[in-house]
Amino acid sequence: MAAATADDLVDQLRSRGVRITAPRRAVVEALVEVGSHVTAETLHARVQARHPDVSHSSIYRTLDLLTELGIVTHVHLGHGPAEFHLADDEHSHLVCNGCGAVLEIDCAVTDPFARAVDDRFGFELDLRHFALTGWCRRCRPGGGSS
Amino acid sequence: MAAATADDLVDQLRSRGVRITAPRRAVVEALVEVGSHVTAETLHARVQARHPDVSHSSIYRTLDLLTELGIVTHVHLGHGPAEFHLADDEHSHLVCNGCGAVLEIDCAVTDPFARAVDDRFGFELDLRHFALTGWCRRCRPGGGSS
DNA sequence: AGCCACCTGCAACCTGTTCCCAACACGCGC
DNA sequence: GCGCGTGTTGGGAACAGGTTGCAGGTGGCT
Repeated sequence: MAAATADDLVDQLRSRGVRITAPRRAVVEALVEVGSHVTAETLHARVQARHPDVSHSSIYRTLDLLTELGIVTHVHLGHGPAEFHLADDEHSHLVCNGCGAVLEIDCAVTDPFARAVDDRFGFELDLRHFALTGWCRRCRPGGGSS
Repeated sequence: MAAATADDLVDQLRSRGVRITAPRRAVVEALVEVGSHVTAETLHARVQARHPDVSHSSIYRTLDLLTELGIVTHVHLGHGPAEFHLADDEHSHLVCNGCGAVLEIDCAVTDPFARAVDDRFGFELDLRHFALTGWCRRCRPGGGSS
């Protein structure tokens, strides 16, 4: 599944027996619009632009619901608030401690490491839920080409 | 440097021009005693056991100071509060999303991955500041021996 | 159209951390 | 040993992100 429209997702929700309300529809639409990760607060702002009455608890409750249904996941990019995104876009994140830049990296890079950890510790890594932090090319202490 | 005593560390602080106060000494002693990671709150409790007047702001301020001086670092083990520990004990952490178990892993396992990320993205990973989350042998969905 | 369970907005609450400020005490110089 | 100045402290309030309880509203089945 890729790049579902808001209507697709709403239909999917309805067919799973979820009651469709204005806040829920608005959250889904906003998530589809932004396309990448957003904080709950940003999402709230976007939703309120069109539906000023939607409260912040509804945002969180809807995000919770969508998370339970596997439609949404969230990732923690370092110290800030969680960032939510549609679950069809799975990758890990590198976050620079210096400038806050976020790089997305795909499984080809992380898989060998995940396998090594599994072999050694029987531990199944989930590298998507928390970002990996460090220093980007420009901010790293020694090497930078700055 | 390994397993410094509280007195060693206090001397080191003094020689660096840091004023030694009861709360600071108490925090250093508590950190040395626990030997591994502790949350600020736990540390506060331990310190208060002997020095009931030490406030939580002093705990945070002292931890900040020690962090600036490179004597202490903290790690985020998933969603909970930060865990502080003496900086001479460097390793990464695996935290199970299921049972919360924490495994410590050393650089031999993470280094090849860090190098791969560096080669591909010029990004210098710091895998010690945030734990890696996932599922331990017992909690992982499919495989478990349970 | 009517009903009822589910959902909503609001506001209070919670946890972890930082900030503010008047009072205090470390450690230097005597 | 003693005073002094400045850096530190305690206490509580503020803050940020997130969660929860409740009274009233609304989707969607009939």
